[in-house]
Amino acid sequence: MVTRTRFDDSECPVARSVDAIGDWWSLLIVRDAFDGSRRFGEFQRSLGVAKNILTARLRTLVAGGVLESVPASDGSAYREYVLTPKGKALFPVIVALRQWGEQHAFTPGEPHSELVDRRRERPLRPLEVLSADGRRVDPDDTVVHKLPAR
Amino acid sequence: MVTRTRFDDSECPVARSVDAIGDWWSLLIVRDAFDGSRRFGEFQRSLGVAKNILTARLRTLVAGGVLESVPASDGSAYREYVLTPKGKALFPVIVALRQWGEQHAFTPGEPHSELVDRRRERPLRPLEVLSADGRRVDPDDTVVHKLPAR
DNA sequence: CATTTTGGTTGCAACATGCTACCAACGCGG
DNA sequence: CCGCGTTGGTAGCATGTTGCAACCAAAATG
Repeated sequence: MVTRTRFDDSECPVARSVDAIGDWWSLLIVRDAFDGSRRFGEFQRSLGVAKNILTARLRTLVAGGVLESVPASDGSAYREYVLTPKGKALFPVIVALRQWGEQHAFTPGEPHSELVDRRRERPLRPLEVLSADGRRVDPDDTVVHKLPAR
Repeated sequence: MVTRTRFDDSECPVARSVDAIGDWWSLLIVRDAFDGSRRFGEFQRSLGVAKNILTARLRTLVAGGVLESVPASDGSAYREYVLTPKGKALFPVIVALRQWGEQHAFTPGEPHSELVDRRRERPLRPLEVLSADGRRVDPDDTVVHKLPAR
């Protein structure tokens, strides 16, 4: 069969993450969830995604434990989609993508939305990759250890 | 026409990043590049991706300035694909996905590959999202500022 | 040279995406 | 409790994209 390749059995955590999130739409749904969207219609208007796609993505995100479907907070009979702890743990991923985009996907001076901390209203500090003992490391300072199956 | 939706004009840097990278294969190609892969065949064997897909992805990554095609380092007439500075800047994205995958996409004790710093052979410190003044922030402490077009 | 390796291209079938139309349940004013 | 707009979907179709396998030319190798 010619199904899209899955990585859910890969030993590489990057590949598994990629597989768990599903596709780019899913990531943008998660982004919107961080930004406060909860209702089907909110995601749909914000993303401009087709409703059948959104339905499918919300379902897989819920199935994957990234989102959770809960009763609407306004007391209506509708449901809302909120991030689980597992979903909230994607925060550094979103921040990393955001910072990369700001640096490399906009022409200088081109306006873009900005993520700021609520207290001071100032942009976040760029993410730093640190070794266990706190030194900054860049790609060349690292190596992947492939664990043998136990 | 029914083309896949593009985000290259979005004002959100997350969406632009998503668009610039292209798809999950591209991200895994970048991961392999961080891990030392340079040649077409290396990527192909490592990923198990179809060659026509790999060809297309390498082309768009080069066109997007993430990879660069350079003469082979062993003096042969073939070419190699190496990360540009823009590509290397994706390091925190890969690390964030890797750490999320380690935490949330493996059952406890299940073996997985590991990214360690070369000097001490120890895993990296988990990424922390920090405010400008150095406080740790979590999603609820942040808000997205949508800039008006200037 | 002859053969293998490398780095692709081409064609096809199946699957995923996007669009539009449709629809049922909910909510709200009267 | 009735009519009507809103919300949250489903269904069907056209087209785009993915994956596979076959093929191929240039470069390496012996």
